[in-house]
Amino acid sequence: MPRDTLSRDQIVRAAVELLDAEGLEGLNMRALGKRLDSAATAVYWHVKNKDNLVLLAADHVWGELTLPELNPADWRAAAATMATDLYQMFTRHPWLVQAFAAHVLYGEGKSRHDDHSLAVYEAAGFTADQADQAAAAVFTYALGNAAGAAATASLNRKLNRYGAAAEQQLQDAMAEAKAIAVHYPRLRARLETPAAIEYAASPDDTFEFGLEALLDGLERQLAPQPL
Amino acid sequence: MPRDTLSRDQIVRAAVELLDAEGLEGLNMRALGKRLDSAATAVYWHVKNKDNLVLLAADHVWGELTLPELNPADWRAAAATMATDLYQMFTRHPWLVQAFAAHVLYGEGKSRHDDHSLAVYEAAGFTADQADQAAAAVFTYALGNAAGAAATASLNRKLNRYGAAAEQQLQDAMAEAKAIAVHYPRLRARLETPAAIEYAASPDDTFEFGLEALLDGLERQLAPQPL
DNA sequence: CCAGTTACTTGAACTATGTGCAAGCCCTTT
DNA sequence: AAAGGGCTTGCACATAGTTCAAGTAACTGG
Repeated sequence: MPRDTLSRDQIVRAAVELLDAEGLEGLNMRALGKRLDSAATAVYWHVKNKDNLVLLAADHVWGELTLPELNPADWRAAAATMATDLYQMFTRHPWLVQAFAAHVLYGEGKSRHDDHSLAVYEAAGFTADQADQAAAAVFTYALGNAAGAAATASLNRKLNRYGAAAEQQLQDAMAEAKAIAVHYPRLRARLETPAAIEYAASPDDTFEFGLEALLDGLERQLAPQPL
Repeated sequence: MPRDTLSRDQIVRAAVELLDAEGLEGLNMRALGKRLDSAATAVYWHVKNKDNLVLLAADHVWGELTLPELNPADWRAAAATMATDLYQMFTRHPWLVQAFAAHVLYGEGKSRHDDHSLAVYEAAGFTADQADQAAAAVFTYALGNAAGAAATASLNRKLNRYGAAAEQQLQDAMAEAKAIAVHYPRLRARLETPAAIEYAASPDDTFEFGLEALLDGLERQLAPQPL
């Protein structure tokens, strides 16, 4: 009977469990060690460090996705499925998102921006609901892209920092860097209402609404070209 | 001559400077203290804690935005401007994004997903470039929405955690919670190419492309309704 | 079956960082 | 001048990431 030894996979799974259960903050090496019935530092033989562990956990979770078949005749279906799957994956593992989102962005400036954004869409003729959703979609998109750029910038910063250092380090930095953060509202108001607890209930339709819009827009870009 | 004392605003500015210069990780109370020529702990008289400081810094940065005038005849212009401003604000202050994005999501699973996503769009007839952008847009959108949902979930978790506790705490939690993270690629490949350093160069056109698509889609939703 | 080697674990300890606290300084008010 | 409050400071503690030397268990060749 072989000695009861840790495995990298076992560690990653435990990390994901801890992350799912406790969130990003709940993951610390000592707690992880406890969950694995081992010393906290035992993990370091299998994993470089905590950041790397989180990265491994994230990658592990990405494995949950099943990719739809290619179907040129109905690319929207595939695109929508993939988008939805992604969405659900993140919903299942909030920390995957939270790994980049440990803090909050709900200040006065944000509210002001949201209010104005809403006003813009309402003035355009959107219904209150539509305006709400449109605002959320555009905000999300902007934030998402900004996050992409920031992630790239962060990557470049790392590259520059390691400057003329060995290519090895550059490889590591490349494989390691990049990330993004996005927050968006739709619910900004009624902070004082206890009903706020219900907010999580139905963001799904917003997701679909914006997704369709995006797909509509993309389809329009596609149209001019022959099949 | 009044004693040379700290002010909350001064602290927030210093924090933003530190964040802009060093990123989220570069901000720690002792460094902040040094920059302010004071003891690290002096800050605590003006600010509750570090998380709160980051929140204040974020809110401060939101103040940079100027909101466009309402113009129902050309709501797209306003929407586009706001989105672009947002985008640029985040670009100026990567940490604002990084505040939620400290880690990386660039593993095998992610690459696999990206590859497939690209394939879907290319099979649909998009050019390689268009497919790249379409994939990035949809991914960003999905991620952004997921982040929104996760943030809401996080908020609710806090609310539940504080359970039957005083409304005071609930207020605090409400005002404190919510966040999101998004990462998306477009550049996934060529990690080994040193040219990767150039990647940050032109994500702007991707931003505009997706933005227009989104706006197209939204406009289409708008059309059916009378002015 | 023994000796050495390798794989893996452990506990102590170092470091960095957020933060509480008691003491004190400086300015204002009376 | 005495008193008090606003603000700062240094000390100190707790937590968490990580290193390291030492130990233990399995495996390997002889």
